[in-house]
Amino acid sequence: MSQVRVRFAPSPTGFFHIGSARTALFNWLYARHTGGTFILRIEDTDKERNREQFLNVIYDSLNWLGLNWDEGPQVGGDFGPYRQSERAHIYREHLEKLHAAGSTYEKYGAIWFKLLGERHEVFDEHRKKTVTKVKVAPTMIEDRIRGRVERIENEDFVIVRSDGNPVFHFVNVVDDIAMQITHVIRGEDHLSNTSKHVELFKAFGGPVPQFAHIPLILKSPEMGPGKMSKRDQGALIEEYKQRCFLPEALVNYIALLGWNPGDDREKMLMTDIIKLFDLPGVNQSNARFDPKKLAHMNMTYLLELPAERFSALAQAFFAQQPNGAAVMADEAYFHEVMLLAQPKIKSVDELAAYSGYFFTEDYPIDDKIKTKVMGKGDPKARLAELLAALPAMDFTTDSALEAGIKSLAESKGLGFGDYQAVGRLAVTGTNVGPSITSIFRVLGPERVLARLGRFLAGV
RNA sequence: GCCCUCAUCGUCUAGCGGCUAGGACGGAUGAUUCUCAUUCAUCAAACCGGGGUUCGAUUCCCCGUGAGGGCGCCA
Repeated sequence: MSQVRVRFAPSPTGFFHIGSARTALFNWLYARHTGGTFILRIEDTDKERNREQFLNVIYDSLNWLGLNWDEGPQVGGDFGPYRQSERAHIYREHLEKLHAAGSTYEKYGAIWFKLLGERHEVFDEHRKKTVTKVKVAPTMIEDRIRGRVERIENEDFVIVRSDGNPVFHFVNVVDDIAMQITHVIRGEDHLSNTSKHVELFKAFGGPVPQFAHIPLILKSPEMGPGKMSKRDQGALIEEYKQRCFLPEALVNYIALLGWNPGDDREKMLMTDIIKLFDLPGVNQSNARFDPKKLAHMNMTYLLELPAERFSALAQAFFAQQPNGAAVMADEAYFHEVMLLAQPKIKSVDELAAYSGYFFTEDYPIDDKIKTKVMGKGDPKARLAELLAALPAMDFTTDSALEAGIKSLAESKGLGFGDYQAVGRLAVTGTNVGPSITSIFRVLGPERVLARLGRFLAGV
């Protein structure tokens, strides 16, 4: 049993972001890799912005991604409570220690952490105010990913607000000490804060944990500059869950954003990722999010999914659609259609558009395709021939239908394709989809003939 | 403005002093297929610039430049 203890410490102030998901993932992976403990801690000290409903977003997202926590809300543990809003007494005790050591003072009603050294006033052009600088030695940060980082922390900072609530820097360090955290794995946006944290750790006389600052996830070039933010398309885990992406595909993709197994493998089993993952293997440079590559990853997982699971996923998807109940009314039929769609789509949310014509007689006809298909040869004659020959054909298997259509084509001195394109257009309104024989078979002779007849009458 | 980090195809990346700079996504072309998608094959596509160090730099150092982050009584 390893002594490694890592934590993921989100704030319930917004939706669960893809960057947060990766931070959680890397912490979880490191815990699983080392046989350590993965702790979930809720940093809800900002009463203004926290909302109870966001807690469930955090829990649901982590669960959906498969990132189970060993200690934390809902599961408990020896170092609880795991919500900072319930740990006020612990912060008070630690504040006392700092008081006793003379490391604090009060100003403007807030409590400040006092750095050691000579003081002098300086006007800060950027912040447009006079600040007190302290002459200090540089703070050294030993980072498992960045190496040695040196930063000068030369201004006192607030640790308890004037309203009595402690701030992030303080509670974060206190909890890391109290929960015996050994490795702090977090986003690079915290790197500059780390000098504050190190000074606090030292003031408490405790051991300083190992730090590992992982690179950020930036927007894709089409989305513009900067890091992914909550507002960006595709930034929220909720969204992928709703679109019925496969969580294992999403996890696989984000694991590869800033980390790689050291060889060319991309689609990987979680057990292998756990085996291979380690902090020194994490990249130092920011990565841009690529929705296309994620879609590809999702497709490769979808292709391998057992039909039963695919069908279940499709059901979950249609359950949220307005016409879902109607679509799934005939369970066996629904299942047949899903079998045809599975090998053709990149994500489950394409199903509505991809399989629409199976579930309504009021399907749209693509005008561009229509012009193209109807402009070649004598499509109306082909349609009439299909209409005449189809009733005598065997609809039970694809091969029987194929044989039927081929013999029709042969008898006219034509090819299968002469019937395929126009038949597909009439019955589906488009030129994309499963094989025409599968469509005919699943739709059944009544529907197919009715559709062909109606289409022929309209052209 | 000050501080910190980073820098290989459009994107994710391999490379840890000597390579025709490799793979994947995306793109292009072709083959297969009843359409589409898949699959397969082929192609285009990169070491940010300048100085060093070295017999030799994509690789090590420095300076630029660029990208990103921080500078709250937010986390």
